[in-house]
Amino acid sequence: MARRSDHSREQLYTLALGAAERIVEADGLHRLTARNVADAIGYSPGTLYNVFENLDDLILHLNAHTLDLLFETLSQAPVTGAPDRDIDTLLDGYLEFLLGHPGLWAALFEYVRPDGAGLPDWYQLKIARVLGLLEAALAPLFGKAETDQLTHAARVLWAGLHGIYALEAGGKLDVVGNDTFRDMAKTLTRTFLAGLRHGAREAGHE
Amino acid sequence: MARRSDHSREQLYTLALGAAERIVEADGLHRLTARNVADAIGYSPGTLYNVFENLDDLILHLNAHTLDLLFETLSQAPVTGAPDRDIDTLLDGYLEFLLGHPGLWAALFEYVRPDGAGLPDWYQLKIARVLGLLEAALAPLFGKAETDQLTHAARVLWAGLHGIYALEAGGKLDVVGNDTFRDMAKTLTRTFLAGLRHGAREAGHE
DNA sequence: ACCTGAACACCGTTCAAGT
DNA sequence: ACCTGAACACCGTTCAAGT
Repeated sequence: MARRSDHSREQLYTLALGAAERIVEADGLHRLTARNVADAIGYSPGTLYNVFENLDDLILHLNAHTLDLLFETLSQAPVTGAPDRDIDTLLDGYLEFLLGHPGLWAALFEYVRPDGAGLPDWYQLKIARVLGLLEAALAPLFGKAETDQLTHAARVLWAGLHGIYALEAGGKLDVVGNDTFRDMAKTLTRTFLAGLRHGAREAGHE
Repeated sequence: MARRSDHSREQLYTLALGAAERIVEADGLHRLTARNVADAIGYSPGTLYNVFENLDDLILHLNAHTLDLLFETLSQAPVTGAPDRDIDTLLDGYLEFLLGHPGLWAALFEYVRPDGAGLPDWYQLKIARVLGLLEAALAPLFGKAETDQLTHAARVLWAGLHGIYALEAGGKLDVVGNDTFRDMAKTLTRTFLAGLRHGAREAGHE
């Protein structure tokens, strides 16, 4: 039997991602299976393969959506031109988002691409968009001709924050207390900013 | 049929970990299956469950072994008392180790504990041992009464380095060039050290 | 006591068959 | 054209049966 067409392709896409989001947030990425998602939306597993290439593709779109949500949240923060203030604002938004969607956030980084397949361009753009916010906040610390150093610094800070989250969330630092992630993130940003101001960049100048 | 006893329990443990190491290094953690390991050592899957609690337990022991190897490598580096020099030495050793064992290193962080199960104490100790080397290198920057700030700083730096590796290895930064990981790691350590020296720690003083 | 291998309850993915 | 559900080739884990 077949041919229900209760939903359009777009509706199926939205339904599936919504169900995936709920499963990941409730039980983690390892419970996200094709059969689970199909069950949740009342279709057979095979139907998912009409909408997504495979399960990896579904996860990629789920993660892309998470990046969109983060960008929307962070882009509402005002930019004052004072790096310490602006970075602090971004950091607060980042922390709030990630603590509010722990499952989705974990999935974003837990997911490993099959083989050595890189991430597609449309996905890389979503990352670049978030990094752009960091760059805007750090920009006053750099000269106009130092855009390379600026993007470099933004990436290092972004990666560093992710590292703290990853180790903390994975219990891979024998950490006591609940606000340690926040503390470490603050230490990283504050120390990194102080370092950017003082002497660490001489090598970058001409 | 049964009762071969070709190997002792200890020999089985070593054989299994060795096979696991080869599989992970060659094909990645996702190819590490009980049947794969069993095949490689010429036993049935069931036998593994005499030696390890389950596959998670096997991976945990594999990762513990990786941490041991890293500690052995890094602890041979001389400590001069000059933080910039010593951190640089450690960083070089870290980079060399990780580029020499990319599969094992990826497995160390890719592996996510089931449920919210924390890591056992004997494993945490292996992490602490590595962190201790970082602390020793950073120690001259801190006063004798600032051991809390010292361990905090060492953890932040360790986590930050991991973040850079994780994003780079996962292709999650649209990075060009081959030595970018090294560049970013150098930027992080240099900037972080400069920040520790200048002003960023006022809040930590009494 | 140790090991086997069949069995159970799952996977991702494909595809002939149906409407 | 779209969807199904059975099928294929896998999983982790258990455990009665054998020596």
